[in-house]
Amino acid sequence: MIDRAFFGVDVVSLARRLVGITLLVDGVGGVIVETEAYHRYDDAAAHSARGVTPRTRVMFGPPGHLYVYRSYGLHWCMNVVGGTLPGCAVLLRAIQPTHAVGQMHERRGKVTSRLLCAGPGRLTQALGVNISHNGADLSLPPFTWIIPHRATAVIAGPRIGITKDVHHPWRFTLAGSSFVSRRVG
DNA sequence: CCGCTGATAATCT
DNA sequence: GATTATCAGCGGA
Repeated sequence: MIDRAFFGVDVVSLARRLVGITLLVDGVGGVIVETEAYHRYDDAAAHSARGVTPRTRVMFGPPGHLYVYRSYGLHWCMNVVGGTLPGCAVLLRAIQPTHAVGQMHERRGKVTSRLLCAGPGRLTQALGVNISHNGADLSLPPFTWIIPHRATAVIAGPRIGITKDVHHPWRFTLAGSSFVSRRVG
């Protein structure tokens, strides 16, 4: 079981540290290869930027819980609530599939291996995450974390798909990975 | 490889 | 009524 304190560090540091860690949901998942930090303070792109609403309630709760929201009316996106201030979270954008890959392909339909979990909406579909997981404690089942012993090479760059505060270099990718939604640069 | 477009609903103005 | 932390499918180069 992961230490609860793992999530209680500065949210940008947390986003960087999550890259390289393996996350499983009911035994299905893989290595996190792409994340983005949303900071709440001085970050207009964060859902929490205008305070607590029914949707963003979980973002203002304790670190180490899951924030799930619907994107563009079609997709689910999953975030790790964390950081040292309320309203911060890390969007999980891509993983390298390693565990129960066959089950992920069943859920995703006819797609190539590279696109199985490359993108926030694809990732949640492959892992079977939806609104029923909103607010869940990430240190308990069905979530499993496998933290590598070796350090991970991580590249930082600007976030994707937003229109406000686009300059912050708060997107992190695993160096050299072909399983990201888009390469930095 | 690249760019365009429609789908679809909660949230915000 | 407009915007949105997106994706798949299509056509063209």
